[in-house]
Amino acid sequence: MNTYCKFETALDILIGKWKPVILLRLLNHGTMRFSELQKSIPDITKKMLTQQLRELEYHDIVHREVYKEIPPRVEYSITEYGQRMTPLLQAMNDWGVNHIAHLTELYGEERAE
Amino acid sequence: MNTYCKFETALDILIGKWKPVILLRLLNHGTMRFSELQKSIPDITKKMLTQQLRELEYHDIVHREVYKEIPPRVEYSITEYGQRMTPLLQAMNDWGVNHIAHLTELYGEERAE
DNA sequence: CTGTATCCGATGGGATACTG
DNA sequence: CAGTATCCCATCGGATACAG
Repeated sequence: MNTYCKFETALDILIGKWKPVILLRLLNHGTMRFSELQKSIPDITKKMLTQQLRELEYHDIVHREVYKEIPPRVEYSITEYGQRMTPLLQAMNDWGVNHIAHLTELYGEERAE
Repeated sequence: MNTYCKFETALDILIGKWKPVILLRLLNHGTMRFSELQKSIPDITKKMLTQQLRELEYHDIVHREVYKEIPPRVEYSITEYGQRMTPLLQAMNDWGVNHIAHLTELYGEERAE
C-alpha cells in the first residue's frame, strides 16, 4: 500500500546541477582524472566539481583514488555499486526521451524541454 | 553510445520540495480537492501547493478540473499519461529502499538518510 | 595538478495578507 | 474554497584568490 515512499531518496542523490553530466562522463569514459573531468565539462568550476564528486563518493557511487605523486594525480571512477544503478538511469533516460516527445506533441517544437 | 543523455529530464520534472509527496497522495488516493491535498500535507503552504501542481500540470502528469460553483471546487488527479510513469517511480523507489540499506551497511544506522 | 576559502548574487521556498 | 501578491530569508551555485 504505502509504496513509492522512498523514490525521493533516489532523487536526492541525483540532484545537483552537475551530477548528471559527471555521471554521464564517468559511465561513458571510465576512469578519469580531476582535470580530465574539468576539461570535458567546460563550464564547471573546481569548487562545484569537487563538491559534487564528494557527494557522489559519500553515496558510494563514485570512487576516488589518490596517487601520492608530485604533481598530485587523482582519478575518479564509478564504483561496482554505482554500476548497479545504470538500469535505473537507463529507465529514467528512456522515460525522459519519451517525455520530450510527449511535450512536443502537446505544445509543439518550441517548448520541448 | 550517447545514451543517458536525458535522464536529467525525468529528474527535472520530479524536482521540487513537494512534488514527491503530492504525487504519492494522488497516486494512492486518486482524485483529491485542493483543500484535501493541503490537509493531507500539513506543512505545505497554498503557494507551494499551487506552484508544484501547476508544474506537474504543465507536464501532463496531473489533471486539474475546475467546477464553476460557489464556493469553488477544484479537483486534481493523475492523468492517464501520468499513470504511465508509475513503473519508473516504482523502480526509483526500489532503488531508494535498497540504497538506504546500503548506506546503513556502510555507515551504520545513524546516518542512513 | 588538485584542491580549499571567501565573497556574493541568483533562486527556491516560507510567512503573511489579500481576493474572486 | 482556491487561489494570488508581497516580502524575506536560507541555501545553492559562480567568480576569484590562495595553498599543498
